[in-house]
Amino acid sequence: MSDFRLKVFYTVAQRLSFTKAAQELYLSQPAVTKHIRELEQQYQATLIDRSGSRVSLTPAGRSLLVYATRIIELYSEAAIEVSALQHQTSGTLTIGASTTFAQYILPQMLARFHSRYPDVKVNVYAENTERIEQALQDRKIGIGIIEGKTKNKALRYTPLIRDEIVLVAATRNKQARKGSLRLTELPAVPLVLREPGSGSLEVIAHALRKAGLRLSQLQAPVRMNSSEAIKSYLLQSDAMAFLSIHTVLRELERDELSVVDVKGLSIERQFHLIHPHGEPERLAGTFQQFALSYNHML
Amino acid sequence: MSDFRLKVFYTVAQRLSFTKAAQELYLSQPAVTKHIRELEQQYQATLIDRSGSRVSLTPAGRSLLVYATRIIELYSEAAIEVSALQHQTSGTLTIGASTTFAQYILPQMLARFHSRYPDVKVNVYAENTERIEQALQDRKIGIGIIEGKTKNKALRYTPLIRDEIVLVAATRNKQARKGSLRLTELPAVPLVLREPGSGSLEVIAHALRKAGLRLSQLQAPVRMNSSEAIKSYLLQSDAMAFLSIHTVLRELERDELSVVDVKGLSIERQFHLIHPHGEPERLAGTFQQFALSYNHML
DNA sequence: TTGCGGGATAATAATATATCATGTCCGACT
DNA sequence: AGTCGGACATGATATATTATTATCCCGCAA
Repeated sequence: MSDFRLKVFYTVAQRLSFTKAAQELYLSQPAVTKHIRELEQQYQATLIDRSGSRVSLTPAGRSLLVYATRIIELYSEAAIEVSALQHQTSGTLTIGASTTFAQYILPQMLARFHSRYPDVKVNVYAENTERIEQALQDRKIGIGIIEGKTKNKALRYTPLIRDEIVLVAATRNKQARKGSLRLTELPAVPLVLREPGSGSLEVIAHALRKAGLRLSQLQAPVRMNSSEAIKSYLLQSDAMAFLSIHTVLRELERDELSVVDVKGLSIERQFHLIHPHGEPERLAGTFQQFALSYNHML
Repeated sequence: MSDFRLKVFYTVAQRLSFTKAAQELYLSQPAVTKHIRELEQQYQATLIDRSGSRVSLTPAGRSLLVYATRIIELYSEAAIEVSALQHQTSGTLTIGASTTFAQYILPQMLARFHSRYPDVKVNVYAENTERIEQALQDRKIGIGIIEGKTKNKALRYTPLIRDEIVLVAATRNKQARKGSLRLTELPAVPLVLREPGSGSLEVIAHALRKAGLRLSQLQAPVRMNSSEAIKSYLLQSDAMAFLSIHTVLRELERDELSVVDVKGLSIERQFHLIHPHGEPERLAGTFQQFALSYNHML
């Protein structure tokens, strides 16, 4: 038997990449390699073929994946079931969330949450990180979800999901057609950036600095303070923008916007659940359990 | 998630005893306590009520048990399925087994094995430990199952199942009716023992010695070299005998024989799978996988 | 009230699992 | 072909988890 190992295997099987799986699981790549190797030893079978440049499942791997999937589902169901027995399942919960999360991810999450706990009323309080932390300490909200991670000692941070910030452009943009861009070409591109002081902008600046570029070297003719506004602008121009992948999922699907890969640049951050130390409020605990197992539901 | 922990929980739930579960899992009792405590922490729920002198499942525990059972089944099925893909599933396997095992446990095991691998023919070679080890080294047999554990360095020993040797008597025996016996009363009881030199007798002698009794202090008017013979004798007399619990399961069910508990005396040994070092023969590997997961099937 | 079976607790030892730094291999691109 | 970059493997080492041993404590039965 082996539980976390199965989850690792499952993730690798989904992403067909050891490195991607490692990121998703907040692990190093060698750790993933090791888990897979030990699973293979346990089952005396090669589960994943990594002889070529792409990894793929062997027959034994495909067979195990069926079981792994079901087992992981059951773990998740068990957690919800037991939690439902324990926690209060009616009342009102106020969730504080950062704008991006509140607009693009939380809605679907709440839809599922509601079907599971129909008697819980939820208020959403969309604000910036600082205000959410304050509200949490004042007990104005039961739980918070923020981008990045500050180190407020009165609060506990639990990684929830990974957010990736990508460079996007209107699909008809010729450079977008190419699909990728060198880092050195970036200063030539007109960009729409968020307003100074925004958390997103800081993450972007930090990642650029690590790659050897200053924000001041970039062309930023326009600054806007809302993702929706930026997207509209892009559709009307040849500019590009750095946006959370979650904010552009719909436009990517409709093929209105496209992701432009920048070689050597990767901008990531995580959404964290935050809650005060000690026992969580009951409804907050229920929601936390739910949110953490939400990943498993895909 | 948590895999081994679920197995621990499952075992405790079955036996309704931390200590018994620990023995079955080859763990110490504190380890079991710890696992349960951490599961409870994880699910934020009390799973097992151990306030009184008996332990029992809480509602949350009962709910989790349903999932745990299914998950454990799936692990077991996955192992068999993957193993079936890998290993050869036709041919002939010769299994060497000690008499008790070959007579009382192996048959049901082989029945299941056959339904899973219909194309494998199995020969059973019932002998004593020494001969089985020799045959294994000579490659006359593919895998062996013995009582106890010698320290032959050319072979690897894997614990398979626990065997308990209990004192039994005919149910109509008045002392059997009482259900238990003090250690000091034992010398007054007429016993039927196995012949000198038998492995079972040595285990019994060793356990008695640890409890402060010599074999020579006991009344052993009759010695016999077969469990079946001893059982027949018991039914005709007031004598008692030390026999493996596995050899008397049927008689206990029919209420012909009864177990007499001897306070302060517990005689245990384990059946071990033995195989040569290095890669096992393919069919031997298949059988080994199967045998080890056989426990989980109950 | 005393002893005993059985679970809890604490200190410590053994194992398992992580990371970091680095190596190797495959395929893409000049 | 030669070189580069992306991606998995490997080995040394640090950390975390899980085990054991020894001991305590509690409820129950004699």
